[in-house]
Amino acid sequence: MVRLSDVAARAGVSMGSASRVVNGHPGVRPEIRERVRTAARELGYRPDPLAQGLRARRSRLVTLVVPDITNPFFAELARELELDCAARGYQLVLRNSMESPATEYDALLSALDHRPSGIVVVPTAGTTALPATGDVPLVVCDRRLPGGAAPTVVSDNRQGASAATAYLMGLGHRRIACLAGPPGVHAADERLAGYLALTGGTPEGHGPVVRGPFDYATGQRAARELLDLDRPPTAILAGSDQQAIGVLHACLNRGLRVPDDISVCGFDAIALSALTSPALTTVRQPVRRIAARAMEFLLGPRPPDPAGFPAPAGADDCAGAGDSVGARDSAGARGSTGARDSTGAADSAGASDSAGARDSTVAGSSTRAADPSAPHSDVRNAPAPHPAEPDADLPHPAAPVLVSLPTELVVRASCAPPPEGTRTP
Amino acid sequence: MVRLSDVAARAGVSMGSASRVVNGHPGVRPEIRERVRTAARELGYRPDPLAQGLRARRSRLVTLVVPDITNPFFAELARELELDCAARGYQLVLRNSMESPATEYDALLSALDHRPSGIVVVPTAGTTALPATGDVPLVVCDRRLPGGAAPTVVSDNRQGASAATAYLMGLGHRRIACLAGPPGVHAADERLAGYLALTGGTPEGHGPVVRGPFDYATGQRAARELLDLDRPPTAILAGSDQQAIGVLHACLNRGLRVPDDISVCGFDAIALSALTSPALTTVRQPVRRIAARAMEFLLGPRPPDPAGFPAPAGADDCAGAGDSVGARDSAGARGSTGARDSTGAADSAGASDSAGARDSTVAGSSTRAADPSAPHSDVRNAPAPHPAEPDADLPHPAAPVLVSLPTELVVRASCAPPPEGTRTP
DNA sequence: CTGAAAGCGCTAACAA
DNA sequence: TTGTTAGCGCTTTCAG
Repeated sequence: MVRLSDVAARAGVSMGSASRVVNGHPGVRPEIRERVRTAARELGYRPDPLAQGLRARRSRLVTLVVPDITNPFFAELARELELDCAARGYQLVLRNSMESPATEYDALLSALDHRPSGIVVVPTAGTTALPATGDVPLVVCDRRLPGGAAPTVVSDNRQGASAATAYLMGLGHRRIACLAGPPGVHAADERLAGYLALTGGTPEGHGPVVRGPFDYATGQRAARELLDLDRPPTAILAGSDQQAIGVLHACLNRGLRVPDDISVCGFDAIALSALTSPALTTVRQPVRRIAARAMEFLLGPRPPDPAGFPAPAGADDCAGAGDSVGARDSAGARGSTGARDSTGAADSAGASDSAGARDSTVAGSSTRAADPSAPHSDVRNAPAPHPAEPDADLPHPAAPVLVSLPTELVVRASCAPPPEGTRTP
Repeated sequence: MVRLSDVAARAGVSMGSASRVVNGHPGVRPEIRERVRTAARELGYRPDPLAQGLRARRSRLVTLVVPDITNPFFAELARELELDCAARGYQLVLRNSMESPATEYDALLSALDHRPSGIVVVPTAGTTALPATGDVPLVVCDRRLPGGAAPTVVSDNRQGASAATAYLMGLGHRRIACLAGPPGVHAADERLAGYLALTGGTPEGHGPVVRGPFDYATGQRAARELLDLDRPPTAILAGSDQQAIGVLHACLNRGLRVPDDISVCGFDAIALSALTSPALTTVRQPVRRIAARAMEFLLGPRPPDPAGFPAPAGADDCAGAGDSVGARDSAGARGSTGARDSTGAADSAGASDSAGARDSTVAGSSTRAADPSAPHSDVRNAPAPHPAEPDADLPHPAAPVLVSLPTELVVRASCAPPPEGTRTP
């Protein structure tokens, strides 16, 4: 193993200088800089993250806690987060809470032991509070905590469900059932709310509502239940694609044709949803952007790729252009104040949201300065971040950020107008 | 943050003693032991894994590199590995190679920087060699590397495919198509071999063979292709459940009934396979045991759960009792020699295999002593592992272990006898 | 602008 | 049996 001292020796300089060069600190004579770089290259020097971590009291780890990685939506989220981490030189630690608040809590605690650079958590249904993270930034994804106690990135579930409902109603459906996720899970509640918002005011009132876990089996069970009703619905709005696929199969098993006899709509737009038959009409969650936003929150804006690959165009979720948020956009208000890194983000409450963040690092917008030690960022022009304004030292003045990303209705083949004779009862 | 020195101070002992107690080293006066424990508890002491890692030149991390966590099979594998890690006090680092050998290589390199306790890798199709891991144990899972250059845990893909083929043939099928995974992926090749072994000798010869990625889309595409043949097959044996589901949908879309018109068989038994309609007949890979075996190889036998939960009965893959291996079982031959931890395992070549490993830690069977620093294992009776026999110092004398776990045919509803008139051409 | 030195928190020798 | 001490590899004052 080659240590920094080896590099320093070979370059004929002190460890201090070697370290400064390797970390791209300014104020090193170009000649020295060059010698160190050469030595490092020749020796194949790789800094030891453990030692760096011990010193910096921070490891280059980002911990993700999900209920169950086996859920395709979480798998996609994990993948995006991991890819983002990798691009930044971080590693993603994966933990499954198995929907158990206690397990989740333990996972968080032991994650904290490793002093990660950040934590992303998709809380269980039963989670009421998270352990104190000290100075480790944490962001809640996909679901929301009661009280919004932590910075959160979600998609606009209510809007998504409303869009789907509206679409179904536009098709002529009047008896739309809603299969919603488990009570207490914010995403589930929101989707239900989005559905109720449109159907509740209807002359017929809203259709039957069933709730249960976001899984396949629940979809099957619920569909059977719904189909056994006196006047079965002509459309079922599911709370997840997994549920929807369960519903689909249950309907098919009953000999119903989808969408001719009954329409089914999912939520999430997982990869599989495009490949069922019929392909599932569903609501796309912008997983990529959720992941990007979460990472951005934890680690600051993603540095431009060193090698200079001009961002592989073709992200699949660039549909909705601007993010929709229930708060003012305060992108500019941050950078210049050099907000300190603490669990809460920048300053006042509300969501900060710079649209099109993925395109590239927004020019003037400086970072959250969460972790100023970019890996090998020899290149970086790091202008020695100004120490934070004193006011940033307040004990996390309850400034929970909430970013709510717009979803997108993906119209495929599983929905159609209701069969004749069911339009009006 | 509370350090060991704090604990020591409070207990009125030296750091050395405190350390010894915390790490369960023998030879500490009970009274001291008690005082330290109390102090630690009262202070809520948690050792700093970074510092431990720096010292021990080993972090409590296990890195998993998979092609794509979005693949349900890998997600299941990841979950099992993670759960196992968690139970041992380790953390699982997740990396996606995206089927790119270069990405995989980088992932491995940066993983190595963190000095993980072990590495599990599911190699890409293009992987020919892995970087040297130094003294970090590495195990290949699910797929095999050409040349079997590394210790490997796989399921017996050939046997599984043969079982499925035999089943189909027994049903009366004579024109069985095989949709196999990508060439170069060992699991794919093996499954194909298992199929050919039975159909090749048949009077009709084997049916059409198509190859492609293990994904849904490939299933659809291939099915269409197969169905367009002059004499389409009466059964399709897919290389994965994802493919099979694609096949299923393609068939359904063509108006074919499954299994009445055509039979479809999958491979893997992912959760979803039970929930399609018809439910998929498939070959179960013992994911749990694969994961358990891999972890066991890396970290040694899993210590009995401290709290004493008597192992939540009901593992879903306890079907085949003994593992089938192409080598002698040398379980006893290991422990007593106190094999050193190096990339290669115990001693001579061949697979070592102690059946029923999950039941509990086999009594007398001592560990590989890979990482003698069990977490807080105050309890452990660690008999100061004898220094390895000198012969263990040989430069990894090409002793690749290969464990091949039996699969199990899961008969569900997607296969039936061929339609009348197709039995004999 | 560069070098020397002090630790980060912990464990393992080595002494006592 | 217990205490003392020397680092693990790195970054960062602090002098020069």
